[in-house]
Amino acid sequence: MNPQAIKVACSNCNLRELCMPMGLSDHDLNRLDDLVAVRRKVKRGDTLFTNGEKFTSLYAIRTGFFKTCLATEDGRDQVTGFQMAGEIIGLDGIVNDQHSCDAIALEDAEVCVMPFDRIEEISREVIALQHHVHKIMSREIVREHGVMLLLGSMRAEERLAAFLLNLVQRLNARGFSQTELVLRMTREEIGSYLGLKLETVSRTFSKFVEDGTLEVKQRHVRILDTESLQRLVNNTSHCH
Amino acid sequence: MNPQAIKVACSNCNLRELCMPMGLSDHDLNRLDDLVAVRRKVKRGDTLFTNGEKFTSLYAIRTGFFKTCLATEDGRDQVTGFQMAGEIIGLDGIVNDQHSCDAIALEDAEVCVMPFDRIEEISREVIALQHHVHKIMSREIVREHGVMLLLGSMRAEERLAAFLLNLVQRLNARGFSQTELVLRMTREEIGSYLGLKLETVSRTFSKFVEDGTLEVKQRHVRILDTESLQRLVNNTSHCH
DNA sequence: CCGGTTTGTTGACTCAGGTCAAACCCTTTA
DNA sequence: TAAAGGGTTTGACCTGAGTCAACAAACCGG
Repeated sequence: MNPQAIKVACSNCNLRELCMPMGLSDHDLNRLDDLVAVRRKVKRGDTLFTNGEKFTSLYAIRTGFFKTCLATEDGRDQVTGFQMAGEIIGLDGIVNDQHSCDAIALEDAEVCVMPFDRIEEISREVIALQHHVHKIMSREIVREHGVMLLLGSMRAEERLAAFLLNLVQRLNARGFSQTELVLRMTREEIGSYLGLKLETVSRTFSKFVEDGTLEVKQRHVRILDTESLQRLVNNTSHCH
Repeated sequence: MNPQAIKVACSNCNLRELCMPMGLSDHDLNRLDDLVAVRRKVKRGDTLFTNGEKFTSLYAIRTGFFKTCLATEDGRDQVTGFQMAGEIIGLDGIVNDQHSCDAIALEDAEVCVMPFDRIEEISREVIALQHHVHKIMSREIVREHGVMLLLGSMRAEERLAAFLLNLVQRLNARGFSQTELVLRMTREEIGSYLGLKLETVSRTFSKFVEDGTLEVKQRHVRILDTESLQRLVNNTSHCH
């Protein structure tokens, strides 16, 4: 809704080690500079795209934080993921030429708009890009497998532990602390993602604080005992 | 392990309306005949590929029925999907050049082995194939969103209803009955997929029988009241 | 046809997480 | 400074699904 006519170039983007250009040679990288049509700013709370909207582009997140969620008419609501800088959003739209979920900014954000027909065009010529696109989609499939494992077989504590470890790991790859993070989402959104009610999320945070595993002040979380979270996820005590 | 040296051709495969060639023109279709290197038979209970195995190919299921599952060292186990004729399996392997789950035949099966480098090569030239590959991957992502919704927000009855409706719908697309099906998997496998214990699956089947929604004799299921299943999934009574 | 194994059903009991309700905290706006 | 309104925490209670156990039915190889 708010396209900015700035000239943008992947080749000197500070996210190029994480984002679309990852692993491309300098030569191929220059080809990518035609990829991003435009950048777009999205205010906190606004949607980048919504369920049913025509699919035209993938989006690379430059700054900010998104959630994607599935809302059915009958009132079910499921957060299917949280996305941060350098991640690609919109893959759900390819199959039916329309988006099948909503993407909502959890803080003011800016994305690079990459028209999908251009992606396809360039990736016919730049093998590394073709390969990269396939990997991005495959990565999303594998990520979702992990979420299915979480939702299908973990208890509340294990789910929250897995969630926090995943977040810090991704934040760490972006140069942030391994042990400290600010949650961009509400307890309810965490709960929706993890298949729990917000009260359970809150209680589980409290339990981790009691155990000395976390320090929590509102959305500010400090991990005191990563090992302990890891042990929960790896289910070391799964005995009998 | 058991490659058959039959000459195979997508262009006259009876699954071409469902499988890889879907929507391709006759001309493009001929290009696909180089795609399938070989066919491979997989006996019931055997694996098509396993977690950690090097990724080389995608597989199109010609006959038979598979499950894919994630098994972690610590004893967790999650069925991530059930696949039938015409469906493509192995997408999880692309991202890290190795498979990240096991694919196990639930009945004697035959698959078309499609070396992935050849898929990439041909799809650089055949735009319709490139597009189709993207759609297949996107479809898998969207399917998994649906499973996340199921696992994250449905109760046992709703999950089983959604599962059965999904199965008959896919079987129907292959020319089978809308109302009758033979389950290829155990209650435990259904439970794993749905995030339930096998006893709960069994009890829920029994409840549906009591309600007059289903007839169940072992793995043979007849749906007497599709509407009722639909209503459960659509959550018509989700009130307040 | 038999004995063993795998799969499925059912019952009794338990408990993790859901529900409902109250209170609190922090931010925003007037 | 106060009032309003999200968002969060905590308590008390409830329930749907898990657990454990016994048994029945189907399947399988010899």
